[in-house]
Amino acid sequence: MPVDLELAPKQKRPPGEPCCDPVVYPDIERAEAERMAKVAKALGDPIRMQLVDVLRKHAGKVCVCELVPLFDLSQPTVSHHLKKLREAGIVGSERKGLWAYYYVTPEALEEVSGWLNR
Amino acid sequence: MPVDLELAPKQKRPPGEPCCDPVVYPDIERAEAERMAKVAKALGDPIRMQLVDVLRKHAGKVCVCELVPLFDLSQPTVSHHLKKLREAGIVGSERKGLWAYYYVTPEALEEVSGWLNR
DNA sequence: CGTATCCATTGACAAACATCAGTTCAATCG
DNA sequence: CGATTGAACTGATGTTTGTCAATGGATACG
Repeated sequence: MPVDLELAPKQKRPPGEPCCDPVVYPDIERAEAERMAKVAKALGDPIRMQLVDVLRKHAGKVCVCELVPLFDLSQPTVSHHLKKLREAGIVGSERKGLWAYYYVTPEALEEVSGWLNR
Repeated sequence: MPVDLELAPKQKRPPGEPCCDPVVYPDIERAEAERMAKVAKALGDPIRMQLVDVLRKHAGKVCVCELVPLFDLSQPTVSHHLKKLREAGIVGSERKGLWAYYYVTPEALEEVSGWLNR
């Protein structure tokens, strides 16, 4: 997992010879990066950031009809952002009659959090 | 900062009346979300995720010429990703003669980390 | 039944993005 | 100086994204 780069001071190499030996990235590292990048990408929009923030503050489930008026956006656009968060595994949803309730599922965020705290 | 949403059980509202009172988002919250979204967006690509990961593992500074062969990408593309990370304030760089060295500047990541640990 | 409400989906469009080939620029070496 | 090297920038191209207007599907109410 650690890529063990050579960090020797650089010196100009003879012509033709490559600068450094290619280092192979273990696939496990790659898969982890892809999972976390997917989560980070979903958080990479201020609206979605605030959506997650609100959902996190309310430990329970929040109705979409309460989320929409928080933003100066159309309802379909908010719905679109919630879908992105769902696809990234950051939130889950549940329908009850006419209403849909969203809530945070912490696992996805925890992997990123764990990496950052490393 | 807490948005203090009404979470009363939903009931169908009389026609014309809005579902819920609009809640005003404090600007402070908004600005924070924008800063963190910018950082998250920069991390939202597997290549950049791995770049940051490598730079973090090597507490010191890493030469671009060592980063490029880690990925199956052209040098300009890696340079482009590094620029994104620079613009997000996640990494800094320093030139020494022909070579450029990159390193993580922890502040940006720390804000996100702090939010996640909240 | 018909109608109103909540929410998701579709289609469209401009903006942003990831990538590469080609180029530029600065620094080094001979 | 002239040639070479590391790294950034430019232009082009195909893809993804954020947004809205319009629509659709389901549920509830009268």
